[in-house]
Amino acid sequence: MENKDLSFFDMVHQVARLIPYGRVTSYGAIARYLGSGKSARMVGWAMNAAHNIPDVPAHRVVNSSGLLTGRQHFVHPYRMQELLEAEGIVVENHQVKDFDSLLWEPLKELGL
DNA sequence: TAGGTGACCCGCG
DNA sequence: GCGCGGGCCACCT
Repeated sequence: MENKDLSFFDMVHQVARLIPYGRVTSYGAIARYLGSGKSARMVGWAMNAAHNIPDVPAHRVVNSSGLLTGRQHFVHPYRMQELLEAEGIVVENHQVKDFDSLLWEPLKELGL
């Protein structure tokens, strides 16, 4: 991903599209992959813009604790959980179960 | 043009 | 061990 021409949130969208089916990632993981580990906030902000892009699975992006923090930004707050459960992901109390096992880190999967 | 915002993360008390 | 506060940087008004 050396698309430096693209804006930050455009790169976030591309990384989000690479998330495999039935897996999830965290804002911090994406932020670190982009080189701005401490700028995880912008990743979430970029996800807000992802609403306009159906290819971006924003429901597969959660915080470091596996909590569905961004569910309130979906069309319906419970839509995020439904989408995750539809992929076989177990969600309890707005939190992803076995988050450690389902976590997909771009840095590890795509390579350092 | 300049300031504020934001779906977070980490460190310190 | 838990809770609060600061930092971070692109985009919007």
